[in-house]
Amino acid sequence: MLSRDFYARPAIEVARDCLGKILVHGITAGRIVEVEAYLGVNDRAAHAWAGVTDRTRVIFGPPGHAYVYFIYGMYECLNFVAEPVGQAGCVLIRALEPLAGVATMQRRRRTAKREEDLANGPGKLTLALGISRKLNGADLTTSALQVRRPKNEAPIEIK
DNA sequence: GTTGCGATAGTCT
DNA sequence: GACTATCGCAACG
Repeated sequence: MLSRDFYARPAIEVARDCLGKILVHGITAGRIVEVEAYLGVNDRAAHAWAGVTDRTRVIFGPPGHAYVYFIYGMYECLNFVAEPVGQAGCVLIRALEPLAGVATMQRRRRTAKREEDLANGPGKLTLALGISRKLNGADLTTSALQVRRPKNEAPIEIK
């Protein structure tokens, strides 16, 4: 399991290093293959740009926690909080390659026929892994939601 | 393969 | 009251 130090760095670095890592929740798991860094109060596209609000509070909190938000009235998106306490910055997890619990993912994602389509989008992967806003603020270093280093971490090509 | 659209509700101005 | 870090489906090429 990745330590808190991993997350206590600039969001852009955390994002890059998350690629290839394994996201685990219960019996389901997948390889992180697409991410997006949000750079905090100076990033117009980031929620944190609005400052500390009820919603954005966890982005300004300690690193290594989950920021899960509701979007478009239907979907939920998972982010990892980066940067030291007091600084905003997070990494949106955009896509996973299913590795474990595929049957469970298929049950949660009735519409996806191909395995490749189970978690190839931010709203899809939260459904496939059973991640909801109940996990907002969850500590990635102590809870059922974890990020692990693969056994044999081979060099990867980043596009 | 791409384009266009409707569903749906929380958040901020 | 406008906007949105999305998805699935239908229509088309």
